[in-house]
Amino acid sequence: MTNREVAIILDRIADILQIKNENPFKIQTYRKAANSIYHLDEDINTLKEANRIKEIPGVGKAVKAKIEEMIEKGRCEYYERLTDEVPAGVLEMLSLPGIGHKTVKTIYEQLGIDNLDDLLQAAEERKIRNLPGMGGKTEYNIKKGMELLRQNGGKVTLGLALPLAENFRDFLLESKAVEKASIVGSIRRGKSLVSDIDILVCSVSYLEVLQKVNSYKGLVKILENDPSCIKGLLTHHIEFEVIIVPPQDYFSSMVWTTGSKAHRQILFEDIRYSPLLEINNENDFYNHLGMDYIPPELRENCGEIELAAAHKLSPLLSIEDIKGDLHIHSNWSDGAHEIKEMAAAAKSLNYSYIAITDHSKSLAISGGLNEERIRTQQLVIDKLNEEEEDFQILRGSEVDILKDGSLDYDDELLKGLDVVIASVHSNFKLDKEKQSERIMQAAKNKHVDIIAHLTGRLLNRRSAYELDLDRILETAAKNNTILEINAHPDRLDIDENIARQAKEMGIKMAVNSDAHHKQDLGLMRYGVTSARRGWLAPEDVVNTWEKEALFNYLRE
DNA sequence: GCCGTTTTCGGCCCGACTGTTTTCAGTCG
Repeated sequence: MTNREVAIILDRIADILQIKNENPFKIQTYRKAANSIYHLDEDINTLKEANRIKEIPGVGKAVKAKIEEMIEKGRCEYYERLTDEVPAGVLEMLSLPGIGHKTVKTIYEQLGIDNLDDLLQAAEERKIRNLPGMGGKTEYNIKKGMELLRQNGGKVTLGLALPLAENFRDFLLESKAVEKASIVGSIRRGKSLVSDIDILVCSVSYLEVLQKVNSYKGLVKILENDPSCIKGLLTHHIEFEVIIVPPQDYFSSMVWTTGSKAHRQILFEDIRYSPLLEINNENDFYNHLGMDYIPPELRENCGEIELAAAHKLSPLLSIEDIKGDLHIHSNWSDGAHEIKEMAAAAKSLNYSYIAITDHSKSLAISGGLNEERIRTQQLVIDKLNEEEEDFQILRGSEVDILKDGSLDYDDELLKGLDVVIASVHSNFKLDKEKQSERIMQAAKNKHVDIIAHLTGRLLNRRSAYELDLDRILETAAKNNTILEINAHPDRLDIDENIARQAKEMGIKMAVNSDAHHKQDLGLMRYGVTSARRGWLAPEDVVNTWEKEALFNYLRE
């Protein structure tokens, strides 16, 4: 079992206990353990072999026994007993915004509803409003939530699919029969939500590839197969396709299987009149058509083909361009590590600066810092900086934008910070006008440098709030406010379309990890991918800049 | 269920908003 799979089961146990109205602290324990394991640096199987499970923070005797059982037997009896009481379909209802554990419990117990489809039907038939504590709004939340889920049609986030795809690809490459293998399809284009994993395999032996696929531990079942393609299902309910081609077709197939339908149709229409001879990479393919190479993230037929033909595609941001991370939490608020540890992790990525941006006082549950604490934190950072030579920690804050658009600290305090990130963490349901005004007011504050996760969307969980984006972007442009591309794969906020629009308006952006754990610094790559889909160049992104240039910009 | 101790139990988990209520339970960050 992988770390992720163990963490998911512990989290589901917590969900079921919550529905069963168990001791909140017990529930918290399971959540904490799940979170620890999710963020573990080491493989849980290796830890078990070394008898070190107990070292995981938040794991005691009882949880340790369950983890060991999962690793040894691939199952957990306690969890199975719980799922008998509360079926998986009931847990799925929790993904609907505004529908929590108590509501789900009542619906399950009183109406016997144990899946999303029946729930939607009950809402449409107005049966939910008769239940205690529920009304028309609850039914509206259910219908609205189902709309969001259906919209994405069972797609999963890139953050879930990409690591699985990489693992699967690397496994296939172990086979002698597999000469080359690449992730293709929408994952390679870097879409934030994807429907399946596509792997292109170069091989002359279909049977050996099939055998290899069959021995993959993440395989649930093979759905169909023929000599050119193996389709099946992996864990986490993700479908896959392994497309098998001979060596001479490999690179043209990469182009074919990576591009969106619209992109590839145009290219291959051209190829019909201009037969391919020998090509050794994708670059050759595009050159053969008289075009420059088109990066996978752009292959959507959004103007890239014309520009590539005119040799006018500009270079895109790449992960190597990133020189620092401007949105990082420490254990002063809800982060897992000390400032020093986050700095060390950032240095190992060759960053030359980071900003520590813990939450402000209103976000009490996240341990938001009051004025006294943040002032103390600044002194601590100053002290740490004295020991640094080619690295600098910026004194920052992720300050809450309050309901009325004012900020959670006064101007005097904000003035003393190196980086001020402003963001919304409450009152998501204000109307468009009020919500937009609120954010614009923050963007206009001369001490605010960056607006973080502007639209508040959580992929597959919560829609963006109602916003007048045009007016907000105008305000940002006018006030030199930087917009964040939050790299967390559940957010990717702002998205590629807004980023592209912002670039055209001359707005600068920052790609930030929003790390709460040192491992989260690695989420940067998702943000970079999203920025590339928004056609951003290195100069559009302030944390590719040299330290001095960035600091000057922030000071202005 | 975990943790830490003035060590085997008591503390851990805050606060605003929302919707359904008529004083409050549920949700969420």
